[in-house]
Amino acid sequence: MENKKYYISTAIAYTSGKPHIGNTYEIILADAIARYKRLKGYDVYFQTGTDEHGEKIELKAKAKGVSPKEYVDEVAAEIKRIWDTMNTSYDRFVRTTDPHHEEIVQKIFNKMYEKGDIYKGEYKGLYCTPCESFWTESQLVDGKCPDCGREVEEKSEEAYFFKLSNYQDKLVDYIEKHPEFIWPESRKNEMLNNFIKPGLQDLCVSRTSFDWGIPVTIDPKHVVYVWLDALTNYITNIGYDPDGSSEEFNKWWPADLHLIGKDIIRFHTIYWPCFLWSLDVELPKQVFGHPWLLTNNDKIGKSRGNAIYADDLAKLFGVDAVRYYVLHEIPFANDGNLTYELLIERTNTDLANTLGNLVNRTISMANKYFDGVVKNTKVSEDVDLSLIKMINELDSKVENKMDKLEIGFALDEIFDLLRRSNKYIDETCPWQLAKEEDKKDRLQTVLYNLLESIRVCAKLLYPFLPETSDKIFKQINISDQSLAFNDNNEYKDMVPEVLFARIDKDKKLKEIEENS
RNA sequence: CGCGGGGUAGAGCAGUCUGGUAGCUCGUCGGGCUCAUAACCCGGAGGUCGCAGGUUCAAAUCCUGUCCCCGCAACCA
Repeated sequence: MENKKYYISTAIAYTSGKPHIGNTYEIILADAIARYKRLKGYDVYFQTGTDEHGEKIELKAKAKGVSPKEYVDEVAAEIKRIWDTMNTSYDRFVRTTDPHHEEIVQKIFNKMYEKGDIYKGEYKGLYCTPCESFWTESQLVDGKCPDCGREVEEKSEEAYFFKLSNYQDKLVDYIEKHPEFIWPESRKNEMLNNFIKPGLQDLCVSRTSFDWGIPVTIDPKHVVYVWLDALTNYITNIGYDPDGSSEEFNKWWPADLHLIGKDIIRFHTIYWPCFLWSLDVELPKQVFGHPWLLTNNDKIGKSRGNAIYADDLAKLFGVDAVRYYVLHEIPFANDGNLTYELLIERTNTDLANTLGNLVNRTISMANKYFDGVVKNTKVSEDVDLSLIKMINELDSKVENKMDKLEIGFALDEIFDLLRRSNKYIDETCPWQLAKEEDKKDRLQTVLYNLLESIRVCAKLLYPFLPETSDKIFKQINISDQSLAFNDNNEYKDMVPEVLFARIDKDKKLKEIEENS
């Protein structure tokens, strides 16, 4: 029987510069979900990539004295390198400068034009001549250009527009009938009340004021503008073609989840559905606008001078510590906060103390008392029941949280069991059992229960901390991958190694201070 | 009166839909234990649940008003 499929995507990252930890959070989150679905037997397709066109890129490249293509090649490579550093298991890294994507976007444009959803009009805006940029009223700072502070003037240029108004009623109806489409739910109301119901303005989908974009074939002085180019990445790269799509497309589409930042929900839940309807293509099942990661409770940004990068953090603390932090601290709906202090505290208490130390002390005892060979001697006491019950319930508890995309709470479930396991050691006092020869079988059962708890936790930790999960399995030296308490395992030749070293906070902060 | 989110112990959060002894993680204080990474386990202190009214036998939870913080406000990725 064929497995159920699961298509998850992140937003494509804009190649205007190196992505900070807030941007990187998204790919880590998507990776955790993708790995989890694979663990659960789904056939997963996980897509990420880069958005590489636009005026801003053209200007940045010019300033650097390179061609736009050279510029985006470099940035895209860096983004990919960071995604790889963070150990993310994407299946395909797509780029909007890929010739195949460009060709299909051109076809899409023409199809929409023929259908009457795209028409030629005039783009009016406030223009800053030195910056060569259009701005909206609300973007202006004191009525002046937000980039250079100079006066702006009303200017217009010829442009093609997509007629969003054609789909307005359909969109309202769809969103109201599919409450799971925009997630979390609060965003749904925001979109309906703020944008859709007041009336949709048609969307500008071409520009003539710059060149770095996909040329419009029916009118070559135009290039395709932003969202029609960017959003379509979700279908062009899996074989969508207006003239007939591939098997691959039919297999994966509609996407199960578009994971995006809350700042671009509007584009994914208003423009994107209308584009797809225009092409007679089904809508993705769900769009999740995740919260942001803040540093010191402030928005992250280069201009603010507080940018923190994932690869730097990984060097300082290790990949899994960073993954754990961002996945755990951004529970679901609210923005999360990142500081070095908090990251160190979390790493020490959860990863080093609760998890690492539990694994370490358990294996040490097994080696000390039984030369590392532990089987289930089944000399049980009442206290074992609650532990084993928790082990057997963990799988479904984690699943409940994951189904709601509450990743931080899913991790909490696992750590609850790890904490319970530490408590179990105190309740059973293995070191006392070890002193009495006739308690050896009881002692072995206790250690067996602990090892099973560790095994199941390690397995379920895999989507979040893949490297750590592998290390634990190596240490406890077992192949059983089941997610429930198993009576018939035999543990032997286990080697305890420190999973996460405790971090000396003051020392580490000083080190960071000196290197910055 | 533009829209939305939030204000609960020193910090970070849950609980609010379906009113009924205010909970979790961290920190702090005290105790226990010694297998382990000064770790682990137990207990204590610490909160007028932003403020003011109202409904109710009972409100963090429902209603009204009010103050403060943060996003969004359309073609900027």
